[in-house]
Formats: sequence, C-alpha cells, structure tokens
Amino acid sequence: MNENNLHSSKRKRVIVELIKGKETATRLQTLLQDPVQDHDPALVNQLALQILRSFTKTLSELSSCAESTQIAALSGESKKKQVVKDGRGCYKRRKSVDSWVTVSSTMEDGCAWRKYGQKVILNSEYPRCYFRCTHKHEGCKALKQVQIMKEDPNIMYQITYFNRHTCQETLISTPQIDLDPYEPNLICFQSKVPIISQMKKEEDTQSEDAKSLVMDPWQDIMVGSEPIWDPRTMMRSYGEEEGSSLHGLDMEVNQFSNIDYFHIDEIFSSYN
DNA sequence: AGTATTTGACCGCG
DNA sequence: CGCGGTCAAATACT
Repeated sequence: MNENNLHSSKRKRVIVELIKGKETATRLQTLLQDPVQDHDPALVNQLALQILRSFTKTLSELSSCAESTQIAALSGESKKKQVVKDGRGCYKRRKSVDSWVTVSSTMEDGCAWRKYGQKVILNSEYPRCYFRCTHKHEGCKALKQVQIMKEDPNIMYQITYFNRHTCQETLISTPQIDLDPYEPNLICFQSKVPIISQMKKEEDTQSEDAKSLVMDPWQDIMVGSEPIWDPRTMMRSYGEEEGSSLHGLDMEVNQFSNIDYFHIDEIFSSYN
C-alpha cells in the first residue's frame, strides 16, 4: 500500500468514526428531546460513552500518522529527547511517542488529570501547563500539555496529548449526563463531581446572555464554585461557598464538540 | 489525614 | 547558557 492509499484509508476511517459520533450525538439529542422525563440513564450513558469513544478513536487515528509534523508545527517541539536516563529532568519523550494536538475551547476532556508543572514559554503570553493522568500509579503514561492560544478573541486551548491511557480511566470517568432543568438542550459531562446546574439567569452577574454562556464552556466554569481555572494565570481559584459545580464539558448537543475542526482539516492537509 | 496544586529547583538538550 | 520538561517540597483544599 503506498502512502496515498494509506492516508486515504486513514482518512476514511476518521470520517467514518466522526460520522458515527455525530449519529450517536443525534440519537442522544433525540432521546433527550423526548418529553418523557425518565430517560434510561444507562442508555444515555452508553450513548455519551460512544460519542467520547468516537472522538478518542478519531484522535488516535490522526495521531498515528500526522503527529510528527503537527507537533512540530503547532507546539514547537519534537526535535529533542532521544536519551532515556534516570533522574530529574530526564527526557523520555521521542518523536515516535503517541501524541496528537487538539484545539478546544475547554481543557476538559472527560479524563482525570493531575497538574505537575507550569512553565512560562518564551514569546507566549500564557504559561504552559503540564498534566499527567491521575492514574499514573497504575502505570498510565498519558500526559497532556495545555497552552492558551492568544490569537483567538475567544479563549482557545491548544492541547497536546502524549501517550494513550493505559489505565481504566475511561471506564472510571464514564460521563454521567444530567439534563439541565433550565437549559434542556444542555448536557453536562462530568467525571466525578455531582452537578447542580448553575445556568440560572438570575445568578448571572455578567452581561452576557444565557446563550453566550452556553456557547462558551469557559463561562460555564466561571459561574460555579468548583475550583476553576483562571485563563490568565492558568491556576485554580476557588469561588464562594454556596452554589455548586459545573464542569467545563458542558455544551449544546447541537454544537456537540469543542474540538476545532479547522485544526483537523490542517491535519488532513498534511496528508496531501 | 489524604489528595491536589503551586512553584522554584533541577536537568538535558541545542 | 537559555529553554522547556519534570520533580518534589510546601501549600491549599476537601
């Protein structure tokens, strides 16, 4: 199989997976729009999980062939680290490492991450944050780097993932979905913390209307009292005692993903 | 008390 | 020697 055919088949698989994800999302939307109130939570969970799986498979598929050029182009890395030694600061990452880049309006991805570092990056307005899988003790080597891209008027995160999860992460953090009583089209993905919606308009002290809050998951986070990420400092801050949590993966079903498809187009273009 | 985050130090590479 | 990735003690939070 020559390279073009390889890329073509990969592209097909990616598209098939995206279509599958979209169809599942549509199914979920249809289900949630059903006036019947007591949706089967297991089915809702299953659909949500399938959607997340589609994204994961898509990203993994893309990562396996476009990673090197994309990482190099987008994160300014990739040229170093062949040496594997013990000790602090050792560089274990290689070009061949399983890695991929996404651009998203939220850093949330349904996985549990633990922050282990933050660095000011030269010529970057915002620091870069380093996360590893919470289940590192299980041997999971998944890492991610989060960097705010300053070009966009809306905050966009460039997230670089390294290594796939080898832990039971996706099972543990199976998204549970609650219908928002105030925004029936809004579903709330969460990993652990119970959600009580904060989308009530009367609690919105900012000038944006409810629609913009829905459109921008970051705004969603800002409303709750969960520890939240200040996009400027890239650090946690804690809100008032009352209120409740709302995770950043909230989105309208119609705008089902925060993944930046333009970026995926970029990845595709690297095949040609 | 246990867990997560912050932050300055440390380290290898170019 | 500067940069970026990681470590780990101190700190914060639950």
